Parts: sequence; structure tokens; C-alpha cells
Amino acid sequence: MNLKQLSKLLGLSQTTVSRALNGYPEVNKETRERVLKAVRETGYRPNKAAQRLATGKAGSIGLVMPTAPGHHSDVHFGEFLSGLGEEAVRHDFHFVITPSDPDDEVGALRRLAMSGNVDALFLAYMRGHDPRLDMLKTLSVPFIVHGRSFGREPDYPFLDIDNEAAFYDATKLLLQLGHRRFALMNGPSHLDFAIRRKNGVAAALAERDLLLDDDCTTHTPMTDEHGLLAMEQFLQLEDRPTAILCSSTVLALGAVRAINQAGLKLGEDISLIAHDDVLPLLKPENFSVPLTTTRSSLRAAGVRIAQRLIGSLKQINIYPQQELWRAELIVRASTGPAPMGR
Amino acid sequence: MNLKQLSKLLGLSQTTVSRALNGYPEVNKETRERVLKAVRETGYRPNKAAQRLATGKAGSIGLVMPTAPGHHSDVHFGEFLSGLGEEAVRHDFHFVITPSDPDDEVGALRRLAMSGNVDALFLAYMRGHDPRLDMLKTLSVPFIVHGRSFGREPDYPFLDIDNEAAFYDATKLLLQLGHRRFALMNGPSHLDFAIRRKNGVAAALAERDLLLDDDCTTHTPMTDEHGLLAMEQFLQLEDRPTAILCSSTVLALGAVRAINQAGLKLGEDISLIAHDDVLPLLKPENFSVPLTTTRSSLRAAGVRIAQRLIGSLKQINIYPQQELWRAELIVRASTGPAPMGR
DNA sequence: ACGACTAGTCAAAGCGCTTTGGACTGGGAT
DNA sequence: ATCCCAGTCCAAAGCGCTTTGACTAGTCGT
Repeated sequence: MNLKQLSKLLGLSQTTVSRALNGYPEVNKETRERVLKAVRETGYRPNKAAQRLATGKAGSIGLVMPTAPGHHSDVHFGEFLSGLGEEAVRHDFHFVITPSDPDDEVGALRRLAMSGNVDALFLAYMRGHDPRLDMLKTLSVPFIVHGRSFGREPDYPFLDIDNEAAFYDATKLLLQLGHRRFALMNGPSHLDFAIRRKNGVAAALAERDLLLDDDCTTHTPMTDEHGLLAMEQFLQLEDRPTAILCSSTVLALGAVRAINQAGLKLGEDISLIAHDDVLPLLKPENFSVPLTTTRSSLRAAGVRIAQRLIGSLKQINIYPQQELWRAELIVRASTGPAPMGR
Repeated sequence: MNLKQLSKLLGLSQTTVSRALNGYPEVNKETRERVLKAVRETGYRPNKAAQRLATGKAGSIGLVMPTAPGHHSDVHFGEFLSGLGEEAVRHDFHFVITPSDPDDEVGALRRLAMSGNVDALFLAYMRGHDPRLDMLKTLSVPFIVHGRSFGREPDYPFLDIDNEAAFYDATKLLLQLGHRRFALMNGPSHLDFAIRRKNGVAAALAERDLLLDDDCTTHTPMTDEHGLLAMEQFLQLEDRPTAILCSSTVLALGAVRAINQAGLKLGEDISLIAHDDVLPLLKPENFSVPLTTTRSSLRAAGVRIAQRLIGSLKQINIYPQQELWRAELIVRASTGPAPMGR
């Protein structure tokens, strides 16, 4: 069933039917109702590809999903997507997701942008100096970035959390509790958020003339296994850290396990603060020792980004170009005063 | 840059350029190379919407993603998608994902199917008697199901794991170890896999004239928090279970925590077998007491489904219509003989 | 009674691509 | 010289939609 058939059925022109469906004013009320009724009965749905071809828009947001054998999926991706979807569903938007070799994200993004089947693009997993930004600047597809990238003016629309401040604050708290030996379990070192978090820690430490040791910094994918391994490594240091900063509750999961296995008490022998993206599958308050966290909902960020993206496409762009969200520092039982005698 | 402009640039007709690009034989080798060169230089990309309109195909797989405020994202979705993507990227396929109100999945799927911008559909989170199957049967879009659905002949293409057998085997093992009081921490009760797993447990128990008590069965979303709560509930029973079957390692995470908090020893006081979807973020072998599991990689299932879907679209359908994968039962330390005296 | 609107409708062009059905070469066979 | 054919190429139709520009009534003011 297509427009032509439908309009023939109704004895109307395609023009009128199309206008009736798209809410144009110059259609008789009765005619419109007749059309709507017929649509309901026949189950007619306009062909999106044709709509897009005719209008240049079809209500879609494009994303690139890095994938490869061995490249493991990221919980954070799903959670964020879920937030995007929560808003998108209200506006009848959908997503076009291009899987891509992780080494060719620029190319994949470019192809997606030029394929002409997305109205706007969304970028995440930003790198230190991200080449995708330069590429996108040469195209005319609107886009928005989750995170930021070093090495160029932030002259692009983004939503980021203040990673540096979050980890600065967390470190500061641990310093106030008397800790002097710090470790950081971070995400992959090429990612922007990891760099900023590290900077935050370093800045707070520098105020007390302390340094973050290389031995005490890990950059790994954020899985429980890497958390476990990293923590085991820290615990084997002769002058082992008493304060741990951790980029994800998933990493913290492994870390806590290592701490327990070493017979140490979290919050007494060793303190830990993790960043909490508010993943539904893993709540820091339910850890055996509830975790002190810097919290910022990934899902909420998704909702917000979808709002801005869709808002700008619908020309009701009342949103700021750039937003920096502050994470909350929530103190629970995994942080305590530095142990004496070590 | 579009075909018209490109062909003008080359002094060729659109026909020839199009054919050169799509690998038709009736085009001179030199001409083809000239075209390819121009494409490289101009960065021309065919408009997918137009291609789809003209051919009816555009290399896309459609999915529906249930989303709502409060409806939390599912790790398993991301992991599966990642598998789909791994295969899709090899064939230059992409995904079209429609977010949908969880109460209107049938409608969302229908709209997606009729929108004319997907070549095939993929269904998951199957329900006991899933209305989506009946709906899809009336359309002509090819589809494939991850899981199965009760209540109709399996006359549709699917890939499923043998949930019943997996949980039957797991239960049997626990019975052999002397356990008599069982509990099941399951997924939402309307989902097909949950029903089958329960049946598997019940079948094994029935052979010993045992029943799975309602008090000892929970149906919840699969998050660590629900695992924790369910386990706490089990432990408060006066005649508490010594053997736990668990539908996900994520649930197991919470369960183990509850066990530890109660001062019980996993593998001694209480045994647990979880189903392991091989999520990269949570490995059962890294639990403080490594978990005995029924294992089947969700990601591998994704790869396989993408193969079959794309294979059937490209008419090289050498794949069986229906596949039932057997999960592996992997024994680790979380299972032991039933404790004496209780 | 006549022009000037307005409301409602339509035919046709156009979006960028693929594909059908020729058309035009220059041999090789007859 | 004629015919055929393989090898190349092209013009034009068509995919299903939106949108422009025009056309018909009917209405109103004068």
C-alpha cells in the first residue's frame, strides 16, 4: 500500500493525502478525517526512504559502533543508547547504527554522514585529539559530542561531565582523610575522559606536592577482570597505595574482590572512590562495603543529548551549545581515614 | 556530489557510472578505473535512501529497542548487538533501531517493518506467546528470532539455546551432589527463556519427586540488586535452599554478596550455578569463588544470526532455518556436596 | 454584477539512484 | 558486401514521497 494506491482509493490526489497526513492547514477537516480513517484501516505507512529522499529528513540519528572480534562491547554504550532512545521515542526518531572497525572510525563516520540517511550524528568515546572532529567540520551534517577532545577550541556542540573536577574533588577528600599514597584505575589512555580524570587527580595531589606514580596508574578497558588485575598489581607494591581512584564501578567490582582476597578491609585498610555512571546492573550502594562515588547518570546524558539533537533539527534550538555537568561526590563506606603505621 | 554531477564530470552517463560502481560486467575496464578514481578524489558516496528507493534494499537490519524512563537498559542487548555488528561490518550492513515503548513493541515493529527502510528484522526478548510472530507472518519482511516462543509451531527461523536442557543438566548435577532444596533466580516471568529454564529445573526435580517451591522462585530483571534481594529472601526461609540456579551472572553477583554477608560459604554451605552469557564485563571465573556455569556466548549468537540474516538477503542461504545451541556446563568452585545436617 | 479573495484541490516536477531496452561500434563469419 | 554479435555505452522510466504553482468554486464587498 503506497500513497498512490491510497489516494486512488480515496478519490483524492496524492498531494491532498500527503498534506492531510502531514498536518498542513489547507485541507478540509472532513477530508482529513476521511484520510486518517483510511490510513487506520489499510495500515498504510509512508515509506521512510522515499520521505527522506523527498525531504532530506527522516528522523534519524546516526551513531558509529566500534566492533571487531575481540573488541568487547561496552556496558556504557547500551546505557547511553537507552537514554537517547527514551527521548527519541517521543519524537518518533530512530537510530542508524553503523558497525565499524575500531581502526576506521573516521571512515565509518564519514560514510555514515555522506550516506544521506541520517539527519544528525552523535559522537562518543572521544579521544585526546580526535580526528573525527576535523572531518565533521568539513561536512554539513549537524552533530553533537558526548565528551570533549583536547587539542582544539571547543567550537563544537558537546555535553560532557567535568571529569577533572570530579576526580579532583574525590582526590581532595582522600587527602583530607590523611591519605598520601594514591593509585588510579583508569580507562584506556587515549580517551579524553581518562586524560582529564588523571589531570584532576594530579592537580589535587600537586597541591600537596605529591605525584601520581606510574606504577600506580593503570589504563585498561573497564571490566571487572581488569579491575581485579590492576588491584592485585597495586597490592604487590612494597609501598602500596591506601587510596584508590577508579574510573568505573565495573572496575571497582574487580578491585574490591582483590582487596577482599588480600584480606584487607575496604574503608579501613584501603579507601576507594569510583566514578558511577548509574548503571542499573551495578549499584555502588549495594556493594558489601557501599562505595563512595562521583556520580553522573549516563542515561540522563543520553536523554539530554537526544533533546538537543532533535531540538536543533526541529529548529527549536533553545539549548546551549555546550554543557558541562558536575558530578556529585557521594560519600559512603568505602572511604575512611588513612591507616596509621603504613 | 551526486551521481548526476559525477557522471557529468566524467563525461559519462549515469547508467555507466552506476554500473561501474556496482560491478556490472558490461563496462570497459579503463572506464571503470576512471570512475573509481573520480570517486576516490571527489569522495562521492551514493545516497542510501535513493538506493533503497530504487532497489528496495539498502543493507540494513532492523531492531526494536524497548525504552522508557525507568525501563533500564540491558547489558545483554549491548553484547548481542556487538556480535551482530561484528558480522554486519564485513558486509557493509547497518542497523536501524527503533526505540519503543515496552508496551507497544508490536506496533513499533510493525511500523519499522512497513517503513520500508529495513531489509530484515531481528527479534529478541521473546515472550511466552509472542504476538509479534503472528504480526510478522502477515508481512513479507524476512526476520529471524533470537529465542523462541511457546504457543505455536516453531515455523519461523530462530536461533536459541536449549534453555531447558541447560537448566535440567545444572539441576541434575546439583541433585547428584545431594542437594534437595532448590531455588531459582530467574528473569522476568513473561519471557520465553525464563519459562523454559524453569521447566528444565522442574523436570530434573520431578525425576526425584521434588518440587520447585514458589517461595524459592523469583522473577526479576537481571541486575545485581535484584540478585541481592532475591538471595536475602531465600536465606530468610526457615528451610532454606542449599542449591541455587541463577539465570545470569549479573544476578549471581548480587546473590554471592548476600551469601557472603550472611556469613555463609559459597560451594560449601550453599551451591550456585549461574547461566553465563559470556559478558566481557563480568567473568564467572573471577568471582572470589569461581562460579559453576552453563555457558553460551551471546555474542557468538549475534554473529551467527547476522550471518544467517545477511546470507538469506544475499540469496546464499546455506543456513538451517532453526538452530538450537547446547550450553556447556562448566564446573567450578561454587558447587559442592550438599551440607550435612540441614 | 464584477473583480478580489479564500479555501480546497490537483497535476507535475523533483529528490538520487537503478534498470530496462535500445543504439552504436568494430570485427569475424558468410 | 552483408549479417551477426560481443562489447560499450546511453536515454528514459520508475521507486514513493513532498512541494510548487495553478486551477476551481464559493464568498464577499461594492
